[in-house]
Amino acid sequence: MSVEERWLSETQARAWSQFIRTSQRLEQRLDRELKARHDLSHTQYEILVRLAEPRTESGNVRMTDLAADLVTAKSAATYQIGQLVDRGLVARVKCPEDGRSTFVCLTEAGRALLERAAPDHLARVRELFLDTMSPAELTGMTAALERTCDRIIEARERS
Amino acid sequence: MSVEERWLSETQARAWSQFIRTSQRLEQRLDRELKARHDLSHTQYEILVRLAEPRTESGNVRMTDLAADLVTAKSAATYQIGQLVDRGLVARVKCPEDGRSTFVCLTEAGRALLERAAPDHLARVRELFLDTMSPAELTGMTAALERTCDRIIEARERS
DNA sequence: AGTGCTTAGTTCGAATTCGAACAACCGGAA
DNA sequence: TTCCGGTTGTTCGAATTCGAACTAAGCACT
Repeated sequence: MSVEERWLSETQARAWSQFIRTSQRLEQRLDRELKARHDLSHTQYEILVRLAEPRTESGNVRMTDLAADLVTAKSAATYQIGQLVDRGLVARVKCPEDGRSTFVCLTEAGRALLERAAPDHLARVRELFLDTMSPAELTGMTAALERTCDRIIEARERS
Repeated sequence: MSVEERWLSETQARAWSQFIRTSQRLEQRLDRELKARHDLSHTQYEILVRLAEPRTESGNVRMTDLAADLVTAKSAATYQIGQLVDRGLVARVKCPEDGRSTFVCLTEAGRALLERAAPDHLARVRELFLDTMSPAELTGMTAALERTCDRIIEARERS
């Protein structure tokens, strides 16, 4: 195995480390601002966003689907939903067809909080991330990251 | 404020959510594989990498610099260095010039473990990330993320 | 109905992170 | 020298995450 195969080129190393560091910094920054301004962690914000999506007309989302979309363990979803239920931002609804499943949906308070937090947050996402690249760069990156995602899922299923 | 300014376009929303999800998935996947194969968390691996960099001829890195490079709180750095010291992979060295500072450096065992783990890990980084994009896409993304990083640091200093 | 396999969600303990508070130390000004 | 503001690293408690074990519920096949 050549050196080139064992290690990374200068360009590759920079790309990889920049990707990791930037994603960490972004997440950290947005998390802190959401907490300071709206008392929501980034995770919690994303849960509210997911529940507000018009994807399902009922507004109900199963715990498992929620965890999968959030890229976390199911137990972390349970924990966070517990927090949000305690604060009255979401509600658990028993699924009538399947006794194992639990639905989660936004309450009025939850929807109101999301609509208050979103403009601030999205302005930040634009400023810090979206506005740093041209439309072409943006779609290029998106396509590449979709391929990355696919490979990760393949790899997971292989193992 | 128009709707376009308050929310994101379809393309933007997809780009943003793809970025966040992919970075989480990547980190999670690499962390799990490093733990399974080499008993190292991704954070710990990155600490070893940082200490192995030829950036300082002495091989010594101050805690504060380490934390800054790792994008974590200083207390998290203290914790992880404690773990690695316990395992004999790194060592603390008192700084002679400045009584407040502590240097950290790799031990022989640490260097050996890093050299064992790196090829596996880097192959994965290539497969899952680097190989999904062309050289042009890669450099474009790197440049954009550098701009993002700069803006985050500016924003941090403003607040 | 009964048996066994799979799925959904929760609970639990361990690991990790964060920020605030703290102690030790440095360096310059009075 | 002495004092004071700034820096360095650590400690502490709270919050969060993970994976494994568990419970309850469906499903298929007899």
